[in-house]
Amino acid sequence: MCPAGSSRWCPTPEQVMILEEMYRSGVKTPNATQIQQITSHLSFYGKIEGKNVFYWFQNHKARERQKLRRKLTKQLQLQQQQLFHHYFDSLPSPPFQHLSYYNSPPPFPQRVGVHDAAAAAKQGMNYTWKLDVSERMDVDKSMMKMYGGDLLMMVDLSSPSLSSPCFFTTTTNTTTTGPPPLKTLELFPVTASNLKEECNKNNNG
Amino acid sequence: MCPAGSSRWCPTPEQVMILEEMYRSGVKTPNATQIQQITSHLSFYGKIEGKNVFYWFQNHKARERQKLRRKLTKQLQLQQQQLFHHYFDSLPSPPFQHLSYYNSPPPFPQRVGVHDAAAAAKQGMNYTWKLDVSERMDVDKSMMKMYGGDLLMMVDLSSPSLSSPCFFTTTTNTTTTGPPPLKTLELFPVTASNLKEECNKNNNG
DNA sequence: GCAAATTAATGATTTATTCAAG
DNA sequence: CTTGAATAAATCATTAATTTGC
Repeated sequence: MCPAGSSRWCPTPEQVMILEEMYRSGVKTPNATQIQQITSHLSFYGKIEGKNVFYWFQNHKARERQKLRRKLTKQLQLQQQQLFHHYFDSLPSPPFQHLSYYNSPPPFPQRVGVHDAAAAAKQGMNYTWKLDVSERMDVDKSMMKMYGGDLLMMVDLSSPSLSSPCFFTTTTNTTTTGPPPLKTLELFPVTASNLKEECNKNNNG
Repeated sequence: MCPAGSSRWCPTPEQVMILEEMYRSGVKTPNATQIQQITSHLSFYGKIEGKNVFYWFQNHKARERQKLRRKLTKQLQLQQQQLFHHYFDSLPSPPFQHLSYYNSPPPFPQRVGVHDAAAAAKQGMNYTWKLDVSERMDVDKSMMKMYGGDLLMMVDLSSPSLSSPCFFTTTTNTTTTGPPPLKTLELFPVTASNLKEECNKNNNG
């Protein structure tokens, strides 16, 4: 046991063992009733109060999470060191591949590309991707309406939202005579606060 | 980890952490521009497409809502099945100490007893303990409101959750004329599986 | 071996979120 | 838009483990 006049609860080994067993068995955030039961049970092994049990589960849960997260982060940092950043890979992912359509035509003779960007912008549709409907037939109508149909990408350098730090790719569209030059600007990473600001701006403005 | 040729996106831990951070920072339903920025940013950590980001935020928002709804449901069920015994006095620790006051009167001649359990129940105050204010004078208002003040303890003998094996202590409250008889029922110990069942019941029901 | 000094664990508090009800 | 309720995250504070110098 702790120092005689300890200011805090010192669980006995039995108490800790039982608590850990309970946690392992699935008790993660006991409710009031459960806390009562546990406290009663554990009081057999030594002085204990409900709040001790409450705190124990709070702390234990939090620290298990923390342990896990740290492990993952460590792993990740290892992965990261071995990682290349491929800007142009063979993925059906939106921005880069679509822009590449300017260089090589789309596999099927569909209308694909930027057209009537002004109208799209008015609708707030400044970016969408093509859903692979063969993969997701159950996608609902509103989804399709919102994101489906034509692929288009639009970047407005003068937009304050994009003057925030980020990576982005843009095209300098001059005329429709030929493929415009492709330019990739690499700035610094988007931060959550940047996005939040923009989000608020968009929601409130 | 993702299988090599997986047909669906497997977010890396780092990606998940960043997405969660963004969500917490206020990005709940990113618009197309934001999605693109996020995708570009996260592609540094691994393969990702805009639709992954879109779906992630959709799902995360929905699941957060769901989690909360379940929590609220659980809370309601608890309130319905539990009795609330509401005590007014300044005691340092909850259940047993309080009940023991029935045997030996509290150190100060204060009103002690059950009153307006329904009101307490309505507030969802199904478990709290008294902070020893003499030890912590700097405790703030919200804290006191949340945890402090009244102690309450609930025991419902008819509740199925409490017919599970446990030790518990209860009072048979008759009138407010005098201290009710104290009865301590000693059953058999709480097991982790019992508690887990109740936990699952609450979570899934 | 053994304390003082240092570090790691962990109990207890406070702060910051979350959602949706009012 | 504000608030309530719950709780996860961050932090503070104390106890245990350990390292260190003798």
